[in-house]
Amino acid sequence: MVDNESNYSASNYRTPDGAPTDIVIFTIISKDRNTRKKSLPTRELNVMLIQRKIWPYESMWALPGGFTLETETVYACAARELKEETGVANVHLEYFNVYSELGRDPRGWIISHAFLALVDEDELAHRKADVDASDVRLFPVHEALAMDLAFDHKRILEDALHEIRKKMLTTTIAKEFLPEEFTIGELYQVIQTVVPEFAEQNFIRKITSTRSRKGIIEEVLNPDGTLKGSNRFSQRAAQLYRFTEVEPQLSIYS
Amino acid sequence: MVDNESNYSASNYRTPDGAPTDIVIFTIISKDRNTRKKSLPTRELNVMLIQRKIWPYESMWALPGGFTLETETVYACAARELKEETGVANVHLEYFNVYSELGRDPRGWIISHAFLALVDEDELAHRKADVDASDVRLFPVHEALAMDLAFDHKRILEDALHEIRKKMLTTTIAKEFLPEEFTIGELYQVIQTVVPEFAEQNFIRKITSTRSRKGIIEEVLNPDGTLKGSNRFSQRAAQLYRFTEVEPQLSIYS
DNA sequence: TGAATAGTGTCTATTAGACAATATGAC
DNA sequence: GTCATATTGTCTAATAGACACTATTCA
Repeated sequence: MVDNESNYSASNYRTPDGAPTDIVIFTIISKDRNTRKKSLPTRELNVMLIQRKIWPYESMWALPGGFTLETETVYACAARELKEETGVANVHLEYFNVYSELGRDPRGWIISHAFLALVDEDELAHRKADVDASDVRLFPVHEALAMDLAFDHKRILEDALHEIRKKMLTTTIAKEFLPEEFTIGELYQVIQTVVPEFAEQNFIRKITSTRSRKGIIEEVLNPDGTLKGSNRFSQRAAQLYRFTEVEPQLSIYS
Repeated sequence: MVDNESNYSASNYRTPDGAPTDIVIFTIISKDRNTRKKSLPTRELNVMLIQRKIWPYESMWALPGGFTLETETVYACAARELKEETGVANVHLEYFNVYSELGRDPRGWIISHAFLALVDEDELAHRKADVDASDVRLFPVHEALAMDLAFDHKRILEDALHEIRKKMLTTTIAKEFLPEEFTIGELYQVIQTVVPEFAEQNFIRKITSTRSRKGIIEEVLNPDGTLKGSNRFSQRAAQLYRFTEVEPQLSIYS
């Protein structure tokens, strides 16, 4: 450590024993419903947990993460741990809070940085080969919340859930859980999966034809210029949409 | 440091040299306009800076802050430094980001936690007695942004400004810059001071009588039940309002 | 009387909100 | 013909957006 001034006060004090990251990885798992006709799948919000092998909290389930190295930023650490522990790369990864309560980690004075990762379930499909599946698992969020997690990870998970719910309604992060091209029905389902109380009778009209929201998503066209549809979830083909670059600005005053 | 397991990996690595906090303290300064009749003041968003006395960045202006102690959370550290360095207590104080870029601090591997403090100018009035005014000063935000600040504090200030602008429009933080009871004109001015591009022709009607926003503020009544007005800024008395507990929920989808 | 802010009237276009109705196409 | 989703019609009430207008008070 550089310390070429006698009055540099921090050098007289204890320094932290580590600045790890904890990563709350959310994904939405779809299951076919086995109806007689084509239908939308059921969707469920899941969170990835890892079973600890060592002290402290040995054998308990915890959020993935690890200690930041002196050669990287906390964001780089989160990205590295995400790749190492779950095999996932190039996904939405976002810092959301710090946890520094005294005694939160029996290993010492450890200030943890919590990240939110949003992963499409297809990304996790190839993952399975990379990583031993026995100690890394997806849990439905309501199950994870009922578990006894290591450290203060239950609190972190609760905070992450609150954050993702807010962002689902105020930003376009829904796109992280959807393919490039999707139907209005899929988008609606994704929103409802994260925010169960969301309901909007005339959803399709609001999202496609009110002036203030127009531009968030746009219709996908075929090469020949006609509207592109999909009949993956229905007999009648549904219009496909994609998100644009537009990020809507919200205000309580206008 | 507790380390009773040989395979506790962090113990093999270097640990951070400190986890300080940096506090971006915003206030709005009002100045009377000296018009012939009563009038609204001009308002300007200011930020509090402190002139460094020691290495590194000696004599440069910087954000107030300091190192977190092992006996406190980062939030407690920010609150303590705020009190110690500026004499301000019991104000809105909110965590907003972490800064961990390599080489951001010549003293070593130092991960900083940035807070946003919102202070009413009246709070700062009594402060002046407590603290030596020569090395703690308020700067108009546009001036501060043009200065050469210590560390990465310019970047932190820019991020803080972005954050406060977003929150001004999406939450009720305007109340931090207003007295308990205020007029619509004052509220409108506060919003415009932080977000200059804000303009809303029928502001009074929207904020007081549209269903979705009704409840954010409420009229103040006199003890006898009549509407309470104020003629501090105008000949014609203006209705006084106060913020309620209601926090509006925004959504891009409805 | 006019400066300076406070607040209302009025008109049109757009949006919200609630339901009903129709469209599509494979099984 | 039926199922399951997709999409449009229709009606009323509420809100947006733009401007003009009136109200208040006191120096």
